[in-house]
Amino acid sequence: MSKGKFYITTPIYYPSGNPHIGHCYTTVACDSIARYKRMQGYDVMFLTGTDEHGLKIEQKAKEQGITPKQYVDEIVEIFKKLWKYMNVDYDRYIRTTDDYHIESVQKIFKALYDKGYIYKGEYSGNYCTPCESFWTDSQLVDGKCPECGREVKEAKEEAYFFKMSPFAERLEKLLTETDYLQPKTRATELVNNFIKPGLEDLCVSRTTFTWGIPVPFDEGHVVYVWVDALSNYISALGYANEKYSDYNDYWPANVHMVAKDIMRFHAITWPAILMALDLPIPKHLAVHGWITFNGQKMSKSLGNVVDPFVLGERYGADSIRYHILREMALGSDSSFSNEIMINRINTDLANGLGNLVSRTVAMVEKYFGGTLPSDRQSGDFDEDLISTATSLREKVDGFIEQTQINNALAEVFKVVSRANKYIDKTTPWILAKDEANRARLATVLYNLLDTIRIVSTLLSAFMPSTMPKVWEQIGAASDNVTYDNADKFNVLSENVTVKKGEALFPRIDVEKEIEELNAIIKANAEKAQAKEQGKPEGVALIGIDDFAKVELKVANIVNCEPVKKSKKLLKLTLNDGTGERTVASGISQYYKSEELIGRNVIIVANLKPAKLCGVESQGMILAADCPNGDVKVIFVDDIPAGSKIR
RNA sequence: CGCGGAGUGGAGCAGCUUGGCAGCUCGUCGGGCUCAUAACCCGAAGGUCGUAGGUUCAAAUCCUGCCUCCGCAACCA
Repeated sequence: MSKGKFYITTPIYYPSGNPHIGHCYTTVACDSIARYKRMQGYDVMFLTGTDEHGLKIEQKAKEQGITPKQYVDEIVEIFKKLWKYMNVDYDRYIRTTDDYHIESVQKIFKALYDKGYIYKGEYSGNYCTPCESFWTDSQLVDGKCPECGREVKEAKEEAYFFKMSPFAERLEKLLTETDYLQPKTRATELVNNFIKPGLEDLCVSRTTFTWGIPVPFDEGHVVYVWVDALSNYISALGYANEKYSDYNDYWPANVHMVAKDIMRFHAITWPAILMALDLPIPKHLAVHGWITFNGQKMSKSLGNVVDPFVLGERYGADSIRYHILREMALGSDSSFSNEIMINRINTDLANGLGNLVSRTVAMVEKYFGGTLPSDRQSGDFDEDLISTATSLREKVDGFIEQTQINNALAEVFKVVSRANKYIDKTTPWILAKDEANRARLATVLYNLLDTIRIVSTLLSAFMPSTMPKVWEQIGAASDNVTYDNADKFNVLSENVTVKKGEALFPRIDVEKEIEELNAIIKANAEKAQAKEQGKPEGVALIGIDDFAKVELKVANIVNCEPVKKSKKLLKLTLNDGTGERTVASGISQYYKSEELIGRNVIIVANLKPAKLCGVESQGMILAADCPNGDVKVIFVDDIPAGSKIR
C-alpha cells in the first residue's frame, strides 16, 4: 500500500579527489529524507553517483601513470566506503562511465541535434599546443598555460553548442512563478545575472580531450560536461536505455539537492535540456550553502578539509550526521568548527536524548526491577507531555516537506526537553518512597518511555544506527516503532520490560578533544604544504632561451590611481626610461596610491597588452606572493629606471 | 551608479511576506533537585533590532538616503 513514488537525488560528484564533509552533507541530507519518506510509506528511489569524465580526470590519471578508468575506480570505492560508513542507504549508484548511461547520453545528444537545439559552431579560446588544452582567461597563469607555462595562442576549434535562448521565457517563469527553486530568494539573482542579459549557448562538445562520451555522429568530438552529467538523473531510471525501466514511475524527480556552486546549472541548464526534450521538470531544486571551517572556506591547501572518516571514528557516524543536519540551514552557509560540533553533540545528544533514555530506563529498573506493572494513575502534566509528543509527527512532516531538516530536528529536541522537564515536575524519586504511589509512578515512567518511543521513531531516519539501540533499551517491539504509530500514545506494551545498555552518546571532553583534533589538522596542513613545496605543481622547467624571451626592466611609478570599476586594480603610469606606459595591477588591497608614486619597480616590458576593467594594461609589475597570503611589490629604488634586468 | 544577500543582548540565529509588549540555542550569574552520562529543572542579567530621515495611533517589520560585511559577476598582467 504505497503512498506514491518519491525520487530524490544528490549531484553526481566529481572524483578528482577524496570525498569531504561537504559531499557528506548533501548525501546524508538526501539519505535522511529518503529514509523518512520510506518510513511514511512512499516508494522511494534515492540516487547518487559520480561524474567521471573530463580533462581533469584524464590528467590526474596520466600523472599517476594509470588509465582514467583505473583512477576513477579507485576513488569511487572511497566514496562508496564513506556512504557505507555514514549509513547512507542509496537505491542506485550511477557512474557516468556505465554503459547504459553512455548509451542514454548519446541518444539524448542525437535527439537534441535532430530537433535543432544542438548545432555545430566554433569555440575560441587560449590554446596550448603541447598540452592540447584550452584555457579560459582566468585559468591562465601570467598569460601562460597553467600546466606547462608555455605561451598559449588564440585558437578556434569546432564544437557543438546547445541553444539556450528559446527557453529564456519559460525558465524565467519557472524560477519566479513556481516553487521549483528552494530557497526562492536566489531566483532574482539568477534571472538578473543570466536570463535577462541573454542566455549564452552552451558548449557541449570538445575535441581536445578524449576521456568522455563520443558524440555518436561526429568522431573526434566528446560530449562536454553538462549534457553528460545532468542526464544521469534520467538515464539512471532507464531513459533511453534498456538497463532500467523506472522512468515512467519516478520521473519527474521530487527533489534534486545541490550545493550553491552548481545551482546555476540545475536551475537553468537542466530545465532547458528537459524542455528541449519535451520532458517534465523536476518538482524541487533544494540549494544549500557550503560548510565553512572556522569561517574560512574549506580548502586543501589550508589543510582544513574535514575528513569525515576521522570524525566518524571519534564520535560515531550518527553524531556526525546529526551535527551537519542540525547545523545546516537550506540556502545559507554554515560554519563548521570542532567546538560547535562537540558542543552540539554534548548538549543535544549526550545531555538531552542520551541522558533522558538513561535516567528513564534506570528508574524503571531501580523501582520496578525492569518491568512496569499494569496499574495506572494519571496526574498533572501528563496531558501536556502526551499532546506534545503526539503532535510532533505532523510538525516534522511539514519541515521535511520543505527540506528543512534543521528545523525538523529542532522540533524533535523540543520534545526531548519537555520530557526532561516532566521528570522534574513529577519527581518519580519522591513517588518511589511511598508504596501507595506505585500506580502513579508506573504511569509517569510509562509516559516517558512512550514519548521516547515516538521521538526515536522519528529520529531513526536521521540517526539510523543509534535508534535501534534506544528501542532495545526501552523494550519497544519492531511494530511499535513505525511511522503510523508515531502520532499515537500508549503503543508500548503496558507491562513493558526495559534493558539498560551502554550510554548511547557518551559525553565528550571538549578541551581534550579540540586539542587532539587541532593536532590532526595541523599535521594535515603540514603534509599539504610539504607536498606543495616539494613539487612546484604546474610549472615545468624552461630553458635559457625561454627566459630570454621575457624582457624585464626597471620603471619608475609616475602616477597611480585606483580603477573605479574594480576592487583590486590600481592603474599605474610608469616611466621605463624610454617613455610612459600604463599598467594595471591587482594590488589595491595591499598598497595605497601614495605609497607607490615615485618608487621604482621591475616590469615585464614585452607582455602582450590586455584590457582589464576598461584599462589597457601594457605589461605587468613584479610582486611576491608571501606564504602568509600577503602580497609585496618588489621595489628597486636604487636602480635607475630603464635598466634592463637579466 | 553590474547583480544579489546580510547587519537583532557576549557568540550563532529566528522574527520582516500580512506593522501591535523583541524570541530561540549556546555562554555568563544565581537558585533547585539527586532518578540520570558532573547530566536535569527554575530564575536573572544583558539588545537605542547598522545609521539618518519618512509614513503611521503604533516600525526590527513598510518607504528613502547613507555606512559596513558577504556572495556572484568582473577580475586579480
